[in-house]
Amino acid sequence: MSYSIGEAAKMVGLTAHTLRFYDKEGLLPFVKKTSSGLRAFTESDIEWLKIIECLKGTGLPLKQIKQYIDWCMEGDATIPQRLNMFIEQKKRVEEQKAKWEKHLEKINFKIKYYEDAAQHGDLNVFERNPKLLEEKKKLFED
Amino acid sequence: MSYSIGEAAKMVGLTAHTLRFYDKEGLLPFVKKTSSGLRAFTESDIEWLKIIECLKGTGLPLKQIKQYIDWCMEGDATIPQRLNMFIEQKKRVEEQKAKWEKHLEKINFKIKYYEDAAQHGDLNVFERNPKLLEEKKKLFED
DNA sequence: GCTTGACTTAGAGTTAACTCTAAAGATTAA
DNA sequence: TTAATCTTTAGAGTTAACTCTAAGTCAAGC
Repeated sequence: MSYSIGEAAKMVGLTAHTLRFYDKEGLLPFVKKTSSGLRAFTESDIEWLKIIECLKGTGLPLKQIKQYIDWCMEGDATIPQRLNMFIEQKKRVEEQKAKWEKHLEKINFKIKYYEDAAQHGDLNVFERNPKLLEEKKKLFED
Repeated sequence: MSYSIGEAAKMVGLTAHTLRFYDKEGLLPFVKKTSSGLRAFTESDIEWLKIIECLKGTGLPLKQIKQYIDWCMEGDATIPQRLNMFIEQKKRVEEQKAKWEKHLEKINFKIKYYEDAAQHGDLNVFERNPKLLEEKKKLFED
């Protein structure tokens, strides 16, 4: 059993247009076509799409995703490259997570700041609460 | 004391080109110019840039960042909108973090998978370790 | 058999966010 | 004062990742 491009698209939360675009970019060399030329997505193809989504969702550009797919198609000789790619990606994700953590602290500060401001209808927050000013300096000093 | 566009750019890790682009897009209405027409960035302007970086770094499009800046320029009446914006942004960041967490699990799985494959020089990982296949199914079932 | 809707391709268009260029003016160091 | 190195503008060009269009083909239900 297999899925049409529209069904596959729905299953992974993309559009058929996007899947065709990926195919054109060489990201879906594994997808076969029926005798009449329609793409037929297998369960295994859907898993490929999920891996692509995972890599795209963690910020890997399509070009590098294609590189990975190409390695997969080349066979066992490229296992070290593929392992290395995932190790690098893990590193990037963790760096990104750390960055977001820092950004989140700033956002939380701003929420505190504007909550006070909203309550009083003005921005004299630091005059009311000088400790917040210290906190701000720490958060934005780098 | 104030900074030239190049100095400011260096301080926040952007290029002078990018800062001019931001200015053109209306993101830097607070930056004043010298009598001879050069932009002069104050300490306070640098802080603005850091907030912009925080919002951009957590995925907010420049258009919406401009909306926030515009609200700031409008005065106290827009405090509720600004508070709301940061609350929404916090929500987005936390959703994104959760997504990345899931992606990271898949990446960690792939690392395990390819480590085994690299050790043996082939991809018969699931024949050697059927438990990994179960783990894979759980990770990619959604 | 016919209609309706999904599929095919090539290729054009869009959007966001830069990124660069050219020509001219400003600033700094020797 | 002069050379080198900024900075200014308007506007063009780039890149990634879609997004859409047109004209035609295919498939499923009646």
